[in-house]
Amino acid sequence: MGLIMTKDVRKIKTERDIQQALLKLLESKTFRQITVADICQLSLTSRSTFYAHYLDKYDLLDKMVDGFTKLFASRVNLRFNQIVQGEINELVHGLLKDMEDNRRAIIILFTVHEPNADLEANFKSLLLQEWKKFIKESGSNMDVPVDLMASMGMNLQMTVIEWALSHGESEIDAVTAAINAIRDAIMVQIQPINKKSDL
Amino acid sequence: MGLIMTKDVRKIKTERDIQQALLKLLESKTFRQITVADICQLSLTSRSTFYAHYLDKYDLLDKMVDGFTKLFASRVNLRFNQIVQGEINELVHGLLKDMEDNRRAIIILFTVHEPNADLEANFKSLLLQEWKKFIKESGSNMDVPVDLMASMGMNLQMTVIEWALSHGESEIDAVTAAINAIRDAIMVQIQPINKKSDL
DNA sequence: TGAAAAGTGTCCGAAAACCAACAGTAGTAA
DNA sequence: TTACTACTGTTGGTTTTCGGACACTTTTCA
Repeated sequence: MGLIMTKDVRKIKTERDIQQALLKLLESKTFRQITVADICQLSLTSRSTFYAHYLDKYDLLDKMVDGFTKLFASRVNLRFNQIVQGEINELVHGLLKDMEDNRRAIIILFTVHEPNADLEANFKSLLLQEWKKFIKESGSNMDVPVDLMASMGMNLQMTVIEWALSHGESEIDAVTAAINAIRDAIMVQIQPINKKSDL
Repeated sequence: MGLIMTKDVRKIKTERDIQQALLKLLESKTFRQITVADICQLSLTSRSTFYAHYLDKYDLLDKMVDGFTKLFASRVNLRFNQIVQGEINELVHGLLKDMEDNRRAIIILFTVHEPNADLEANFKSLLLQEWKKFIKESGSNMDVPVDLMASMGMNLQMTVIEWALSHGESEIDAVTAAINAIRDAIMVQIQPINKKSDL
């Protein structure tokens, strides 16, 4: 297959326009209420072109969610280590850099929950996996269920991420202390018994 | 020829993209520094397509300036009467409504001064004409030159317009008094001698 | 000054997008 | 039920855009 499979610019533009249109429409309608015709009208593309790119509106949503999921997945490990080590500033900074131009898109897609296209659920699932792995590796003699603590950690991290995406980097200082306090509380539960006595 | 000569959507999109690209580039470069290649790169259009729409970058600028000039010209008379009668709020409100989506574009184009494409100069010229006509019609026995007073009036009005375009409607109240005071001072000079005694 | 680099404007075959029309499928209201 | 309206996917002929090459001019800088 082609090593360099460059897409025609027209395809890129068309897909960009269609995706932007969907996001725009999601600001005022639910995904179910949006029709292919709506998307085409707003993006100034013909319906035949739409169907040349996507099977239907669900396929469009799938591909968008997949794209952001892959982008996030490629860095979960890094982001995870950052929250575990209390590097909240680095976490937020790196996250916002990765998502730079896509913040708005991700925030909007977080509100859509379709069976096979749920960005928020995908993010949570990826994080949960990391937390489970981490807990199993580090904590040997745990007195609380792994699933519970993984869920706690995941939700803390997810909250930080969603807050960062909608508020940006400027207000970070105001919340790092609170986040770290909660993080510590979670970490104590996860550490093996013998390490607890260190505190 | 076709009575209804509807343009292909692709043409509309291409021209929109090219024009947006030029405006964007004007935020960081002068018009002279901008190349056709720059515009094409930013707008994701091929150079051959650019030349299918415009003769060169000057033609592009001309067409944009012409468009806004025509839009403004279709209302000068109305806007003129508004300032003469001291209806500053109506002037600003109507102006902003007409220019709604084009404020940014107009503000940017006001900074470009090319021999055959100077939006600011066009606006001024249209206003000056109105003021001259007005003064000649109303004032019979003037003791100051028509050109001077027309220029004064035009500059006052132009200042209001530029201020409104960049500041919007919200801050209007803070300046109407000042504008009206200056307007009155100009109007007094324009009125025939016998009317001056009314004050 | 002279050679390299960057920009201009034009051309053409191939690819993509357009439009309009089509049959088919809900959902809705008389 | 029927008839109406709105939306879905698909098709084929037409128009536009693309990409890359071309000859040419202008700018850069060693």
